[in-house]
Amino acid sequence: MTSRAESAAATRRALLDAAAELLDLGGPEAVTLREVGARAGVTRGAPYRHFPDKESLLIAIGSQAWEALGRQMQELRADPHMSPAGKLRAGLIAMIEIGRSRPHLYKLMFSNPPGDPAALARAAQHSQTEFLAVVADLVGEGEARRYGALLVASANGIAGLEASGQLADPKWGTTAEDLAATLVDLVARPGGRVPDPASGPGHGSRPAPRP
Amino acid sequence: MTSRAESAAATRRALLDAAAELLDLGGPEAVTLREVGARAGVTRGAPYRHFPDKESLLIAIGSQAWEALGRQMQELRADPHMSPAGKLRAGLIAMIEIGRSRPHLYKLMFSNPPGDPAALARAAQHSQTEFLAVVADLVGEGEARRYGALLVASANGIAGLEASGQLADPKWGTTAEDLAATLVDLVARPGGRVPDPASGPGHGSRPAPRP
DNA sequence: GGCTTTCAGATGACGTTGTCACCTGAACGA
DNA sequence: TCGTTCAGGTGACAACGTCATCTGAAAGCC
Repeated sequence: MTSRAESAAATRRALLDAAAELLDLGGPEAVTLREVGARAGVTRGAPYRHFPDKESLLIAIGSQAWEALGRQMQELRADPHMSPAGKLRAGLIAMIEIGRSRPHLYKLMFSNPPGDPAALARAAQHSQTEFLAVVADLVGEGEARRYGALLVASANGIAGLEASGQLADPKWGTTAEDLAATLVDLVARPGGRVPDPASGPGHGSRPAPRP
Repeated sequence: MTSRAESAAATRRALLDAAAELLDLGGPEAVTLREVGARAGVTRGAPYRHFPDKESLLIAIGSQAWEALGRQMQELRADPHMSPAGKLRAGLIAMIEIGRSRPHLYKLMFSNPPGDPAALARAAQHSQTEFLAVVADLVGEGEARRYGALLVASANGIAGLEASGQLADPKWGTTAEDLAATLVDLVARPGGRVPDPASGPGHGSRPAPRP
């Protein structure tokens, strides 16, 4: 019934689930391989049969999260019942929601582990490409190149402030959802074109020219 | 010559310096109280005479950084030779620069330690108030309430992407400085207020089209 | 002066952690 | 059937945070 490979895959998944749970509970420090093993029903040494070290286990969790977000963005983009602006708002809020509900996971997604600093950036590729496409559907290909990074960065920043609890400060007098909506309005503002050097009244700022 | 209090204060500073250095080198994991003590010329138990635990030491480092940024923002705001938009750009870039040059410190500044989750948010108060004032000088008091949080969040996001090395991905085709400039343009765009013709220092990487 | 108090620092010890070397036994291919 | 593979168990080690305890010199007081 349960082949060796199946049982090993089940253990691997149990390890990932247990580790993710511990991460949500108390951050990376709370993820001890002993406790992960215990929760997965194995002993402390067993995780080393599936992950070379603790860092790799955490990377795997972060990568999973990026992939899930990528699928979410993909489905969002394909939704025929939503306006482009609504999709962008929803995309921003999808990121913000992770920061709100799973702050430790969120920070993990934007960390760069010493062993393989680019691992999570690689895992983020699909999600960010989909997001960029959502932006392009709203503001066009050219503008998307200009605003894509800014929107990702801003969503990251809003979610980060949310994750660190700072947005709750009444000094700001706003919510993450408001910020996302304001951001979308700014980018998609009617007639909203960043002042061109030729047409604008002031100094235009252009993104670095692509090589 | 050196009283007891003076020597204790010197040790405390040496501990903070050593810890900050280790933080920059390898993140919070690399900050071991033993190594901190060794670099400060004392033994492993000595740090406990100045900080109740490791977490408090890290909080102290983060708070220091926030206070330094606060002073920087204050001086910036008082600078008579810079335009409001230039000041805002410079303020954004000041945050971004921390994320670029000291990524581990930057992440620490936006963390919320389990023991005292609001400690760093408190330390950030002055800096963020000054930043908000810079925003208000540019877009007015009413708009500042609307855009202040968004700007802080976006700066945080840009710096965070920079700190995690993701902005280096050629997919974005932009730089942190460009994003900051685009952001200022968006907020100060006609409809809000007209961006100033004089560009302040701090964004030399832009193509800078000038009529 | 002499005495007591205070406190930065040193030291030994303990439990926990990540990690390794080694062992065990069952599923697998031949 | 037999040897191989490999998930998992076990013992051990160094490093870590932290505490209890000790020491010695500066500081305060008479």
